[in-house]
Amino acid sequence: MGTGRTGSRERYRAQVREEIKQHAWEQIATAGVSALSLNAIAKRVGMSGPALYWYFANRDELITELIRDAYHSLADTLRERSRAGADVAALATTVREWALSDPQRYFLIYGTPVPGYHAPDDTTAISSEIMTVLIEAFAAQPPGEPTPFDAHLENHRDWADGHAVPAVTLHRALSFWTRVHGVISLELAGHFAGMGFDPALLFAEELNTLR
Amino acid sequence: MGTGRTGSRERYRAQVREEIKQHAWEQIATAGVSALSLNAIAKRVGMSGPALYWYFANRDELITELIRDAYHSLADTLRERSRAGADVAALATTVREWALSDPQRYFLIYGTPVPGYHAPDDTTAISSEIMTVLIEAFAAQPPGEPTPFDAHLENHRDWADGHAVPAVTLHRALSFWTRVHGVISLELAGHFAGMGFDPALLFAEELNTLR
DNA sequence: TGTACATCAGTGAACGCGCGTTCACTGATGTAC
DNA sequence: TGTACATCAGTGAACGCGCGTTCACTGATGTAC
Repeated sequence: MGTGRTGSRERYRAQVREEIKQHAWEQIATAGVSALSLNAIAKRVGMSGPALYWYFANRDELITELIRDAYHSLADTLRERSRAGADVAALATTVREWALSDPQRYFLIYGTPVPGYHAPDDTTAISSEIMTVLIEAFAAQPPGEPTPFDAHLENHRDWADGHAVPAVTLHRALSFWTRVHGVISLELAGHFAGMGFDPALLFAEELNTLR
Repeated sequence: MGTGRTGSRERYRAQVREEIKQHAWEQIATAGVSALSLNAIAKRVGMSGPALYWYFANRDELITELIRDAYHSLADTLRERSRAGADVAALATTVREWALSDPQRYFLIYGTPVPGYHAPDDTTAISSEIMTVLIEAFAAQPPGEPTPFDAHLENHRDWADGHAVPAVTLHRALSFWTRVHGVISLELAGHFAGMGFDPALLFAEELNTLR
């Protein structure tokens, strides 16, 4: 089993964990997260069901890990594009393409919540990382006239702690976020089916009118 | 069993069907649709599991019926408020309150789609009824300058068959729809949790800037 | 009004199934001396 | 370099469970004559 150097077992573990998660994603893409079965995954990976318990404590821990990975994937993608100089419109497109590339991964985060299930704490940290990217992207834009909602936001901006930006900017980031999800969630759930227009154009227009 | 008049059996059937569906909704609200169990419902209703098969052919038919009812509920609510003279903002609030009153019912329609499941055909009819209400609500507003997307819509407006309105109006109805769902779906899925601001104000603002 | 009969509504037992998870056990791997 | 031993990774059998669904059967209900 490898070279015998310290950590070869750890590398093997990480490798198998990754393989398990990959097959889990395939199963989720095919039948949704509610149909995710440990035994089915094990069979695909080529081991017995109980062997999975060497890598994940139970089904919930596996799903939690997948949720974490999905969050990280989106946050990393956005941060990367932001560093590469992407503007607001480009960030929106990035989110949409990320969602289209694996709809069930998108829905695992932003879809129907399972009553009673509580997402792991660190996901909220990743969420605010995402908001940070958005706030910074809007920080460059001129403030404009504040609305009543901006005044309200001024009193409820704890979630944007370290950001020295006017409430108008926070408002824009929030509007950006809701508009992005409005189009994407309806599109991915098939509610534009049969209408014929191009969702990408509606999407672009929704974010154009935001500036 | 009642008077013996023609139809008493039918009335009884309808009554029991309704009771079954009511308990199904309670179960969905508690644990989500994926946890919906015929046996559990039967126990609550006070009959054996197999007895349910007198009222629904199988689990799928029951769920399909629930989806249909949810669509009808939203469409009826909107149509009613529209007839009562509600303007666009009032219609938006109506949708939001309808969603908040039973989040899992909202998600049954607009939440994560189950791969492979196909909604019954008549739900698309109800969908376009909803769009009709929205289009009519916007028809009164002055057209304004058409955008590139409006030009695109002009070539893809079959879904708005009977409506003699400019593409700008269709565009507004679509934007209304996506913005409504953007805020509501994030709110109901708990993604504003801990942020502190009032989602109702963000919601109102998103629809204010639409006019 | 009384009776015969078809239909409807329900029960309980049973089916096969796949699930998550535990357990005892085996063999391979890496490490310490 | 060789050996002893702890740890790791895996198997197969078994657990209890709840699920959707079928079946044969019973009794109640409504209807036709």
